[in-house]
Amino acid sequence: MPSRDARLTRERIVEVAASLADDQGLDAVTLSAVAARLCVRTPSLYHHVQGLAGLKGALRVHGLELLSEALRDAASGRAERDALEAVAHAYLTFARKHPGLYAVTLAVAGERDDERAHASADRILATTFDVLRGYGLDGDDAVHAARFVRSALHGFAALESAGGFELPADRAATVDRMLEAIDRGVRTYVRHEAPPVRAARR
Amino acid sequence: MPSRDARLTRERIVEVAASLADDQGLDAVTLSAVAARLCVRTPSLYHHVQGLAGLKGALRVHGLELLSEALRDAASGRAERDALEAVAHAYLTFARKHPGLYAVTLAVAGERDDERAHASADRILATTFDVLRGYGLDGDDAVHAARFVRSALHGFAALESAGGFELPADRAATVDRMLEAIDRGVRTYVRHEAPPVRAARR
DNA sequence: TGGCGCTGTCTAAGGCGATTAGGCTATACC
DNA sequence: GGTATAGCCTAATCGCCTTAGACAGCGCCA
Repeated sequence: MPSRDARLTRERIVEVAASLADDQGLDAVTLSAVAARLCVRTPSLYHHVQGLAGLKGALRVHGLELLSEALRDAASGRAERDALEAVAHAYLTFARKHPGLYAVTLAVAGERDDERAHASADRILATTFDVLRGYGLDGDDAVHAARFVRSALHGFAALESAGGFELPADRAATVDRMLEAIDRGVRTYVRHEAPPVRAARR
Repeated sequence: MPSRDARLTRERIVEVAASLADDQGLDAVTLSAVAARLCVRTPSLYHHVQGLAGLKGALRVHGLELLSEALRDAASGRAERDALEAVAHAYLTFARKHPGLYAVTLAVAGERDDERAHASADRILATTFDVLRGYGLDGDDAVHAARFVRSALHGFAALESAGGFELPADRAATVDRMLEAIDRGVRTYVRHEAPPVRAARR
């Protein structure tokens, strides 16, 4: 839906790029395609965005801001399993509604890491730690637990998005039971003074 | 390391593409680059591979075969937590040693899904189910558990590869404790006749 | 033994996307 | 009213993918 009258803006460019990414995949985000949707010639974008890399970077920032806000909102006012479930559902919902934006969020942070991106990433981490604090976790325990939770959520989102999970089992049930398992798992992280002594295996 | 004398072969092409993917990332896998490494002109590749898409597909098959074999070897002769840990370590080791191959493994399966790819994917699933059977899981319970395990492993591998986990906490410890949590979590999947009755929350 | 065809490489050429250089217009400001 | 500047444009280059078609070496068959 190209609109030709409104002036070209960095915000409009990012917006178009985001919808393109979500509708047709991150690889469909091309300067040509974005320019076409804005009824503009490709080189015109260079006055607002630093090439394709710059656009992807802006997209990453945008995605991280949306995601971090969604997670913070989900966590606010809840605790423990309640908070865990709310955050997890918010996370998965975001990944489903914005597959392109979500994908670009994890793409390698370019050299010149935007500080806004860093701030959002920190906010996501902070929200995670808030939730884990409800479980009585802090310090290294919280870091390990956060990695575990994030791994499970990202893994699920990525596999689902990639078309894994072909077997005819209810995906919502998978999520419910995974959250049950994560909830229990996280509880085992509390006060784990020293890592369990297991002989280095391999 | 270009070698000019040996004849061009589909195998050699895939081999070069694989090392390129692992060394410089999946995006570095370009017909030009592969051809250059083989001291050959780009169009010559078309007699062995169906364009870039075909090469990526072949790469995917290759990766899936390596991964499925590694997992099967790791699982053989072990059971329960022992098997879980061996398979998990094999999975993460593969992802670390072959980041490009691992990444292409999850890329969207092209239209014409190669049956060799399907066979390998089935073998991975079978290995996973073998491990879970040691926990007394089958049917939907096993499917849900398999998705959980795979999500956690893939998520960890992907986040690690993307440069997440910046905090200075030992990653090996993260894996150990995650496996502990997964082990406990998986045990809760046994004989889960009906999903836990939880009011639809959101 | 000599020709024929197949296989596999090459050159030539077209297309698309990114990027840079530089021109042109309209608006805003003096 | 004149000028500077912002912002869009055209023109042109480069790299990569892809297709078409020329050409050479090899084996096979008569």
